[in-house]
Amino acid sequence: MVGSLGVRKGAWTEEEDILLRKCVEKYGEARWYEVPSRAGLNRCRKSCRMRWLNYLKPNIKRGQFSEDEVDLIIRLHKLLGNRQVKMSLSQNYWCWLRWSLIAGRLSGRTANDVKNYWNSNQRKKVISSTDEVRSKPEAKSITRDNIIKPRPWKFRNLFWLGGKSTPLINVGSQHGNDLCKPCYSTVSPPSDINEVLSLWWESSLDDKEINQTINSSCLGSAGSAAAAYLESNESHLVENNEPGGIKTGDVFYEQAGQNCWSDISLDADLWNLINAELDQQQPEKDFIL
DNA sequence: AAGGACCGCAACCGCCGCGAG
DNA sequence: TCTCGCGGCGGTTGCGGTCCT
Repeated sequence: MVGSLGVRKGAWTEEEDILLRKCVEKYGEARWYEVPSRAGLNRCRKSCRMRWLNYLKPNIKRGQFSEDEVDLIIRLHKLLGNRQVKMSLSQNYWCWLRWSLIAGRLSGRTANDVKNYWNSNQRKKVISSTDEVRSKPEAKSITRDNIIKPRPWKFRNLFWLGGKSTPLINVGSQHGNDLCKPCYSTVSPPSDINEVLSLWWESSLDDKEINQTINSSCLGSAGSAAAAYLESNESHLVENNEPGGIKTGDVFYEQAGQNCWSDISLDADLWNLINAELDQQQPEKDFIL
C-alpha cells in the first residue's frame, strides 16, 4: 500500500526490516527523519521508529505476559489510571498515565505491547483480576531492593527546586566531538515513582487512600533529599541519549575537574539516602504482591 | 467444510512538547 | 514572540489468524 505522499504503508517486509536494522545499527537510534533516506526505505520517519521500537529492537520480549507482569500492569494501571493523577504539591503539575512508564518496569516489553494487552484483555476483567491478586495464596515478597528502580521522569516544572528553570549542561567535550549537540539535563526527582510505589503497595490498592497519600506527600522528604544530594554533588540526571556512552538516566557530574557520568540506578549513595528518608517516614517492611 | 464472529497485534493517525531559527 | 519541524505518546484502526456454529 502506498499513501498519498507516495510513502509505503502497511505491513513491513523482511527486506525492509533488514534495511532498517542495518541503518539503526550503523547510525544509532537518532535522527529518525534521516532514517528513511539513509536506509533506502520508502517509509515515513514515524513508521521506521515504530517498527524499530516495537519489533526490531534487540531484547524485546515477545509472547504471553507472565503472571507477575500482568500483576504489575494491573497495579500500575490501578495507581495511575486512565486519568490525570496529581503527582505533586504544586497545583500546576499534572501527570498523565504513560504506557511507556509501565513498560519501563517490565523488562523487554514495549509500551505498545502493554497498551495492546490492556486494551484487549485487562480492561474487561481488571476488577476481578485485582481481587484474585489480593487473595493469591502464594504471595511473593517484594522489597525495595528487588523492585525495578525507576528511570528518571521528565518534569516540566521543577517545583520541588523552588521553580528553577531546567539547567542545561554541555557535555559535548565528553564525546571527543566539539560539534556534538549538548545534553539537556535536569535534576528530575528519581525517588518519585519509588515513593509512589511504596505508598501504593502499602495502601492495599485503596483508591481513596492512594489519592490522599499522593496528594499529600508524594514528593516529601525523599524527593527533597534526592534533590539536595544531586545539587550538593553538582550532578544532574541526563534525559537525552548522547553518543559516546552517556545516556538517558545517567547522572552527570564533575569529579577532580573531570566530567563523569554513571547510571542513576547504580548510584548506591543516592538510593541509600532515598531509602533512609523513606524509612523515617514509615517502618521498614516487605511489600506483599 | 464453510463462513461469520471474535481476538490479538502491528501499524497508523493526530496531537503535544520542545528546541531551533 | 512566533513558527516550524522532530520526537514521542496514546487512541484507534484494520488485517490476519483462530474459534465457533
